[in-house]
Amino acid sequence: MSPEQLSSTVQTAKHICSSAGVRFTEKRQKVLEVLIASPIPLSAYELVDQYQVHYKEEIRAMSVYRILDFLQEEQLVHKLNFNNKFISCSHIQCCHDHGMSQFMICTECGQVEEVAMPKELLHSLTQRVSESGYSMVSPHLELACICHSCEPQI
Amino acid sequence: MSPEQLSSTVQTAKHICSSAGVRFTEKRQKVLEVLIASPIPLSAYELVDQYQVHYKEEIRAMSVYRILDFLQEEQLVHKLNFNNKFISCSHIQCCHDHGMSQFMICTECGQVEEVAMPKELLHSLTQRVSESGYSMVSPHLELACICHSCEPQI
DNA sequence: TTACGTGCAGTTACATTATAACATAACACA
DNA sequence: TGTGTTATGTTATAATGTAACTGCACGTAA
Repeated sequence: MSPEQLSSTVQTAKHICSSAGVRFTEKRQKVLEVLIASPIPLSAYELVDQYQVHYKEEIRAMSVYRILDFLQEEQLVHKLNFNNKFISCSHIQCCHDHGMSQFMICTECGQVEEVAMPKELLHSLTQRVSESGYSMVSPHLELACICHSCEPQI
Repeated sequence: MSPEQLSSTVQTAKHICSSAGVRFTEKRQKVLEVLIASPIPLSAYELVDQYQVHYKEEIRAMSVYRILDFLQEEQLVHKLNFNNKFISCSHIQCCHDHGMSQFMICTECGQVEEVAMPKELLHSLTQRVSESGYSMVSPHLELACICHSCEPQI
C-alpha cells in the first residue's frame, strides 16, 4: 500500500471515530497503521514487534490488546479466530458500513482476502440459523482455503 | 446422553477407526467419551480436569492435545476456533460422512448446535470462494449466535 | 521365540496468546 | 482549577498450545 493510500485510510478512520464520538488517539492510530501496512494478519505480539520496527518505540502487549479491542468495536480491525491474528478492515474507505464479511484465509501462505458476503448468501445463512432457534451475532465468516498461488505446490 | 447411547456411539467410533486402519486406544476412547458426555464444548485443559473426574486418573495436556488431533483427523471431534474448545461430532452415529457442518455457538451460555449445511448453501459458498481464486479446505462453519433461551435476558 | 520397526503415550520444558488488577496520565467540561 | 472519565503504564499471571526427547506396546517377519 502506498503512503498516500495509507494516510488517506487513516484520515477516514479518524472521521469514523469522531462521528462515533470516540477518541482516535496517537497510539490507536499507530497500531492501526501497522496493521494496514502489513500484507498479512498479525498476532498481538507480532504487532508489538512491528510497532517497534516502525516507530522505534515500545508498546506493551497489554496496550495492544486494549487498542485492538477498541479498533474492533469501531470495525476498523477484525480478529481472525482461525489463527488468532488481527487484520485491518479492507473496507474502511470504500464502504465501511457494508454487511457481513467473508474471509478467505490461505492456510499455506497466510494471505487473507476479505469480501462482502452476498445478500442472498447472508439471507439463507441467517434463515438456517433462525430455523434452529438462534439469532446470529457473528461479525463475519472465516473460511480456511488454499489460494491459487499455493495450490500447485501441494 | 444415556449410558446406552454413549456406549453405542463409542462402538461406532471404534468401527470407524478400524475401517480407517487406525488404532482406537483406551486413552483415545476415554477422551472421546468425556467429550461425548459433556453438554458443552471443553477446552483441552477442561478436558484434563473432566478426565480426572470421570476416571480418577491423570492425563497430561500434551496427551490430550495429541489425542484431540487424532480424533479430529477421524472427524470424531471438531475444534471450535471461536472459543478454542472441542466438541464431539454429533453425527458419529447417524451420518458420519455428511458434508460440511455448521455450528451455532451461543455466546451467552456456550451451548452449541451442529447441523449439516444445506447443499445449496455449501454450493453458493464454494462458488463465492472459487470466484475469488481460492479453494476451500474449511471443515466447517462457525457462527456466533444467541440461543432463544438466552435472548430474552439480554 | 526373538529382534526390529512403528506408532502411542509419558515427561519436561517452553512458547504463545490473553486477561486481571491496580497505578498514573491525559482529556473534557463544569 | 477541580473533578469525573477515559486511556495508557506496569506487573503479574492465567490459559492455550508445541517441541523434543524417552520409554513402552504392539504387530510383523526372520
